[in-house]
Amino acid sequence: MVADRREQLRGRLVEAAEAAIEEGGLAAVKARALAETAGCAVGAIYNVFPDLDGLILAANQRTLEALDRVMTGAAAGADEPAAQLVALAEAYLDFAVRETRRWRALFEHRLPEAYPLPDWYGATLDQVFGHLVGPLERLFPDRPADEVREMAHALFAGTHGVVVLGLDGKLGRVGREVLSGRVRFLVRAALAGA
Amino acid sequence: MVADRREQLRGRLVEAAEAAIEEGGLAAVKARALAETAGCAVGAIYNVFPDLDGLILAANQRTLEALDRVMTGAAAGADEPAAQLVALAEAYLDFAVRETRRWRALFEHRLPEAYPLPDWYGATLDQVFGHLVGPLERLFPDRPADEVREMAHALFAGTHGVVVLGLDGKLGRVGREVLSGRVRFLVRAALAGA
DNA sequence: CACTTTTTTGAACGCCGTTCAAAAGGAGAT
DNA sequence: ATCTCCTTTTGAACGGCGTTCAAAAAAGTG
Repeated sequence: MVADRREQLRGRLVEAAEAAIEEGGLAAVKARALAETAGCAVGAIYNVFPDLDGLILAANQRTLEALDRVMTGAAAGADEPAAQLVALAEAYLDFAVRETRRWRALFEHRLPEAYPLPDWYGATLDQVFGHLVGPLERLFPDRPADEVREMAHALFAGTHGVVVLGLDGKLGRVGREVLSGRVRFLVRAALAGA
Repeated sequence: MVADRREQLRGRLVEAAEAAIEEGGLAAVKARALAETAGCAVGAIYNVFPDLDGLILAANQRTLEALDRVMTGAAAGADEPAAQLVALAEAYLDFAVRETRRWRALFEHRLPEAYPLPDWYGATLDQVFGHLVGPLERLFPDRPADEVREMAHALFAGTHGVVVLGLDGKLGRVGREVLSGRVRFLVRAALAGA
């Protein structure tokens, strides 16, 4: 098959990009280095991706899928909805701590103004985020669906904020336990107060 | 005075950087363009700043000071501690919406691994963040100081998360009022549940 | 085999941050 | 005014980046 070789090259390039990110962050994703790792010419990258942004997007997609698996596991680990939500938030923190550079690349990567986010990317993000909706619906069965969705957004984003500022260390460098505490507080308190 | 000319050049360069950021984001901060705007040679930048990162840091510092002024005003606008905290969170959102590119530059700018955050930078950040501590102490007068500080961190970071994900639009593009709603929910609920 | 089409290649281009030898600009002495 | 010494400013040059595209290699076809 002709498209097979193309697909194989795509795969090797995405792997190379992932490796580069794990090694030195987004800044380490460089055309010439990737080509060498993947065993092709620099120009070949542009045969199978529109540009490096497209390649990074593909690598980020794999990160999102990994995150999704982790979140799926976390939700299954608890029974009570509230405990599930706490577990999900902690799973998110865990993932960010364990895979810091890959996780960072998700948000560090700003694509050009006009670059359209691919559908499959947004879809995976929705899937990750969607893990919160089920437990929230069970916790607040008589609230309208859109209100529950807004709560899910707020909880997810809030957790994300704690993790972002915590790992960036921009407002004080702290350990994993402290972040865990903040995340638990935020989720528990928000649920109790809602 | 000899140092005067240096200081003037520094000022013009920071202004040029701010203008560039407002115009096209961090990516638009380019040595040659800045030199032209500030009326100096490219090399002159490196006489008054260690590198472009240092210059960006100076520009970000000014953004932080602007943010601090906004937060100071917000805290003064309400009486009740809880209302103050909500106002602070909304002021943060407001600032990010109004000055999106300057605000983005604060977090988008990742300095090299070994680059030390200047003291004055961290100090200003602490100051911004510190606005939350007062109201929280009045709300929870019998909790230990470090617990209050942790709550402040969690609230600030949570708000930040809602704003970041909201303005990035990575998980669904939404309007300002929706974000406002999320922020209010998060702060109010967290306070009520704490 | 020759001929056409497709795929792959890597030198070349333009732009980037950064450097540093050389030019320009004072300050003081003659 | 001229020469000297030191400081400041300059911008061409360097290495590295993403990206392109004419040419070479490979694959397909009769």
